Amino acid sequence: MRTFETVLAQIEQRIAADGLTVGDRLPGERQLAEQLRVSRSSVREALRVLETLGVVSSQVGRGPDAGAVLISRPDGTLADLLRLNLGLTTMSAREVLDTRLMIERWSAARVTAAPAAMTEALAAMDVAGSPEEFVTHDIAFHVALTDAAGNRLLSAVLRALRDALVSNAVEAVRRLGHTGDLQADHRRIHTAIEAGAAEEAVEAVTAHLARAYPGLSPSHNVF
Amino acid sequence: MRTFETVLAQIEQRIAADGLTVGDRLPGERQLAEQLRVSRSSVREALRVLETLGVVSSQVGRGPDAGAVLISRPDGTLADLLRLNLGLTTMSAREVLDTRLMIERWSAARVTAAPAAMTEALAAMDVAGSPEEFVTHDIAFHVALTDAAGNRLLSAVLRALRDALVSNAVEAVRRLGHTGDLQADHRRIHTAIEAGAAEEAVEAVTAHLARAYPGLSPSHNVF
DNA sequence: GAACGGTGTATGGTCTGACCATATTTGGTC
DNA sequence: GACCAAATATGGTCAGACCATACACCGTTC
Repeated sequence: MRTFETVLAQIEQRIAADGLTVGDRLPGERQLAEQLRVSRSSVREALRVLETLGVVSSQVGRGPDAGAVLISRPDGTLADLLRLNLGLTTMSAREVLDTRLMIERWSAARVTAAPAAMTEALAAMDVAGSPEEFVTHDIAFHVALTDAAGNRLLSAVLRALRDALVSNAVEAVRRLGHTGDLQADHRRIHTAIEAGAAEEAVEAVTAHLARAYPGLSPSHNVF
Repeated sequence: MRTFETVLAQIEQRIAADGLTVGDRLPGERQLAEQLRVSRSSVREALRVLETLGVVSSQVGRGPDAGAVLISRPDGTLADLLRLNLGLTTMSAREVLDTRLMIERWSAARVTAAPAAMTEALAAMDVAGSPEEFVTHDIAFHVALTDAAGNRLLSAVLRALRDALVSNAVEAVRRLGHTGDLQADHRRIHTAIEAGAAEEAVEAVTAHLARAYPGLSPSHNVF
């Protein structure tokens, strides 16, 4: 784990332990670095992440408002989702699968023409020279499908799950021993969408995810 | 504007200008710093932001996969992405409603006993002395339902939408002029869940959200 | 020629120490 | 008491160094 990630965790814990609320101020960068026994660079990288997550806002100067000010409690916000990009949260395969089924079935039912990114990813998987390369385009394929459905929030959620998608895809390729079945699934999804066959597209997505998450597949109908 | 922010803008422009796609690699930190005439620290802070946004992933080592690898095109500008992550103010009612329907219908279909928090919220709404108080417990009711379904990721998404839920609920109460219809919906949902009537619970949730988001309600079936 | 193994090297990760810009605090002056 | 200037604390930035890692390269061996 990189240093700034441990700093992130410590700051988070500190916020919870000290009961800091919106408007409160974090210790200065130098003080934080000394307390956590890390360099100021690492503290700054952590603060940049927190800033990106909308948790703190940095102010220069000297007054009581200077420093990293808490502008949002780190719990219960989109921060939870974005933190997934950094691998700070562990999600079960069950949770990831259910969420993917929900988002990707919904997307497949609504997208009526395959976006260019999806078609390109399909072709790239055909000529992938390694499992890693295949998986990269695999994820791109699914993200492109979701993006095409036009709900930015759902797209953001799927992107936030990227690490979980990658590790599962790598595991699936290793287990299957080849990528043929997965690619056949992709082609079926692509064809159905191009044909405007919503119901078939949804079924294809469902079958594909069932193959990618064996042992977990349930009926996913919500009436 | 801070240096790392200009670096962000330059990287964003470079991705667009060079037509970089998923899997492509950005120049190394040292090279980037030299090209942009900034320190490596500033480049690193920018990369940390991009990583948090899920745009790049850093890999150590020496191979062609080392360095900052593009894992997602920043569709739209980075500023848009940041805004999306911070405020959700750009989120349309349509996107929020679709996401809520997805999550809450799914939850309603799976929860077979109303959790205490849900029952308490229902009672609290009955005795609420102001629209604000009503809305607070209203949100708690929906969050409790989702929490009971046991998928932390979906719970996080709904919580992330909290601000949007509040503003919509306030608007709904103002428009209706009373809270009776909304509360009747809540009671119907609660009763169905207590009775283990999954199908009825899903239908009740759907009807409730249709009332809360008038003019937007579609059929939401995904086969 | 192919397979193996050690070394070189480029990369991200981290640290140190310094200086700058800014804004408040402090304290002296009128 | 009001005002102004110096001291100071803070974030922002930079330069340079070293480490760990993982591929690239090249010689050795079979």
